[in-house]
Amino acid sequence: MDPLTDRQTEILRLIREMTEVSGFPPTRAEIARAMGFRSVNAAEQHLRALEKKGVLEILAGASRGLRVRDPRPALRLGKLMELPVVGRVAAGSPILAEAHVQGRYQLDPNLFTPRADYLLRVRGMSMRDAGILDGDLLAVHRTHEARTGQIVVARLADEVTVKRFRRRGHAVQLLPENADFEPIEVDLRQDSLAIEGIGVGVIRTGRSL
Amino acid sequence: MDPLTDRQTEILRLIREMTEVSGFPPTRAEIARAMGFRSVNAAEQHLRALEKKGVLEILAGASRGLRVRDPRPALRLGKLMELPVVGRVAAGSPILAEAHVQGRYQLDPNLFTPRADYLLRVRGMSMRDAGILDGDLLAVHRTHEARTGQIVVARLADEVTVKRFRRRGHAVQLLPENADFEPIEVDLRQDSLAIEGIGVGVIRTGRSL
DNA sequence: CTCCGTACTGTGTCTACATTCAGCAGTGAA
DNA sequence: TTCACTGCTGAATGTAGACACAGTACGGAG
Repeated sequence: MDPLTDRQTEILRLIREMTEVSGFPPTRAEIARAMGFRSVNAAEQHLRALEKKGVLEILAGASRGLRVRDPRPALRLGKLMELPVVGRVAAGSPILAEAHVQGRYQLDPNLFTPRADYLLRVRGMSMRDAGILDGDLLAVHRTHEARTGQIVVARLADEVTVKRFRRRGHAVQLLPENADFEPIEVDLRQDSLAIEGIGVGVIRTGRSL
Repeated sequence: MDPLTDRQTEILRLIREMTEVSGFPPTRAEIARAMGFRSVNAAEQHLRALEKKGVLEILAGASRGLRVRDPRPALRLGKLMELPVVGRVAAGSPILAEAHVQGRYQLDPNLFTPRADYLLRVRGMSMRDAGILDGDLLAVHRTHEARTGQIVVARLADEVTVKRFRRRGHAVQLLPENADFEPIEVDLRQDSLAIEGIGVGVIRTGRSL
């Protein structure tokens, strides 16, 4: 990686400091003001240079969309897993798209079997009687295979849903665990159904308790 | 300080999570999207409420100008907690007696608020409708104080039980969340009741799913 | 019954910000 | 001498985002 110039180092340090103090990264104008530039474009140019040298990430279109690439040692300390928390999944996009990741938690790998790959924040009460409430985190093991009786994360017509899986030949039922909701019937010969994973655990944090 | 509502707590946690992940606080629109609001103003109103309650700082005019007060010190520098899993508690002995410890799990400290001190393996279905099933692990924060509505770990006549707590003067009710079970009435003037802690979360591992 | 707080939808305005274009100057390499 | 790169000024443009106003609905306190 190209070494940074003195000026660039200064800018990078400034971004770090301002982020530390205010809680969020500075704007171009704020950088320019702090550095004494009379043109915001001076800041812009420096940011581009820092990005090209790989030490800064710029998120296009987002205000204050700066992220200092920290050569932080890999977070897979020891035998711990760091699981992403996936929130509302937009239609048509893959579940693990960065945009859906709301946070990350380190968990003990021994907690779930089989291994959990991510945590999905469950919306709605359709699985209430299975002890899965609105806002709960469902630990999901990524797989495309599911067996009858398992709790699955399924994608149906661009909607991601959590239900209990039952299969009989070509007929698949996605069963809610709440009498207020209707089972979903799927014919594999005509409807497209994608299994995104199976539920291997539940985590509920205080709020909904 | 006024206590936060469930929704407000959720928003606050979301802000923390999104800040953690992206490196900067979310915009009103991003909060609304993540929460499923169709109006950005819903987010705005929540932010105002959080500010009024003193847990959030809003910098007027600045995009993403949000700062969560009490930035939890919990940095992820390998500062993991190792929580003991407590099984059946024998009559008359302290909960955390070594004999009851069935195992230990490492967990992310950010997972529960307030801090979880141990995991209690729940027996029976008396809290079924609160989404706590037989075999679940209840994350417990050690305290002797409980407020109405909280889920408590209580010791009554040498029996440890998990119930929802309700207090009216000297009368305490320990309410099951399952119509098949009867509430327990306690008169603090004659009966001894020891609160061992409050439930701050639930973890369910595959088996009972 | 009214008032207040919570929890939203929906629309609109103004400006804070990102981003581009056009230049100028110095320095070191081919 | 031309080219590429650093390091700026200055102005312009489009939009991301803060924030105000107007409603609806519900539940609790006085």
